[in-house]
Amino acid sequence: MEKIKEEGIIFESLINIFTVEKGKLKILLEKKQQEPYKGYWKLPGMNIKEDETLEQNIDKVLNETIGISKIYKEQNYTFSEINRKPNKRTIATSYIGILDSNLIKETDIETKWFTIDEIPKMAYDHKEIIEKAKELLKNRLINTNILKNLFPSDFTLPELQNIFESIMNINLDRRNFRKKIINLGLIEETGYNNVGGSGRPAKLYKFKDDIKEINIF
Amino acid sequence: MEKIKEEGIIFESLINIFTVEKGKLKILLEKKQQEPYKGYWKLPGMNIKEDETLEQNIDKVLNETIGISKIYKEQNYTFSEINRKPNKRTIATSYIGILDSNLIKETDIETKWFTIDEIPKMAYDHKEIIEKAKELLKNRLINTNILKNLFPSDFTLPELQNIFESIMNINLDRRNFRKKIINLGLIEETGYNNVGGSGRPAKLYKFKDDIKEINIF
DNA sequence: CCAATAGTGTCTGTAAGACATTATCAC
DNA sequence: GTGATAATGTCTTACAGACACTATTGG
Repeated sequence: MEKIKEEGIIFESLINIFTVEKGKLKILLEKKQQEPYKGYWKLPGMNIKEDETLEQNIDKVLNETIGISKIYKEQNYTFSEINRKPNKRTIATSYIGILDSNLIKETDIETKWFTIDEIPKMAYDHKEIIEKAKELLKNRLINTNILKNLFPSDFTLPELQNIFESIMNINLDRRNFRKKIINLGLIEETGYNNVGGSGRPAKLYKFKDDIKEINIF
Repeated sequence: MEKIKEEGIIFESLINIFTVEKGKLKILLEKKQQEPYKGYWKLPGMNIKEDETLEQNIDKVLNETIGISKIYKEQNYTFSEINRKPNKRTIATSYIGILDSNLIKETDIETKWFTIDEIPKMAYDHKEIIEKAKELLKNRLINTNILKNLFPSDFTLPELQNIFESIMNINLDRRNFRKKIINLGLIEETGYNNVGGSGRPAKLYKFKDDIKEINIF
């Protein structure tokens, strides 16, 4: 006999892993190998065991998925819709994580980076969960610490501005944006220029090491 | 034989109910009638059943505790420390709620308003959960909608300023605060004055009905 | 009159926002 | 040279923040 919803409430964690590549905000998704939703994409995650906290569980997920768990992460929201998964009543707590995409390691899990505007068909309610994660990201952008995690390597000011605009969903004047960012004293020139694009090469910047918590918007 | 942690993971909701009375921020707590922590105070809450969402469960808690559930509420944070409750592994999702204290009705539950600076001995990790709720309140204060929920009745500007200062944990210049609040156009004079205190009577204000979402700090 | 509290205006500095031209590269 | 993109400075306006005195009430 098929067992339907007989296990009580199950509890799972999910993580939205963000990065910036080539001036684009991206999220790491995992391909679903099993029914239901086989072939769809999902957020990395796992059921919680009785002897672990959410944070410990998220670290396990990160290690299995990208081979590293010491990244910036933050709890986002707990989803409890009754039918968010078929058959099993499952409550999910989602996290966001932010890292330099160069840091991730190959694992057994099939994953892929998607730009935030090109999210594929998602399993369950994971699309909605990503939307909520984007909101948190937007709110956290007023805190510059998070920016540093998004841009660990060299970047150009136009790239930085693009990320701002895509996360905040606004358009900014180039001159005013530069003025503001530079006045804040958060970044410094590396002395090198960007190469390869057409047009005048952009200067490369990096975040200073000793950034304090500063509200920038 | 005593059963220890044999029920798997239990899931509960908790709510931080806030109000403002006489210019003081207060939270509603419930007296614990049973061991453990008998006689201590706790946040209103309840275990989640398999056929209800967190939001539905919170509404149940509100109805049982204060006889009203249609209030401003918002999910805050999910606590998953393994030993946060003795014997039962329990994960808790906390909410904040805000209302005019005049709206609450008498129920069977023994509750009491505590000013936020005079929190009594709390059961479990509820003290920590209140701290987290204060942080959310602080963050949400930049959105004026929440202010309206805190001040449904007439209030004076010094009272409003007191609440600001106690939630934000800062001190503000009286003149600058008035200027800012009045310039925002969120409130209007009722035409009446406060009575009863010593000194010059303060004008009474109320929030306008059509407040939009505006960031004020 | 005294104590207590509420109410008010000005000035200064800083930051936001609007705006157009010049610079450097690949081809 | 052309096309593409990056870099830059000025002016105006709005808001933040510092600051001291007057007004109204109860006793």
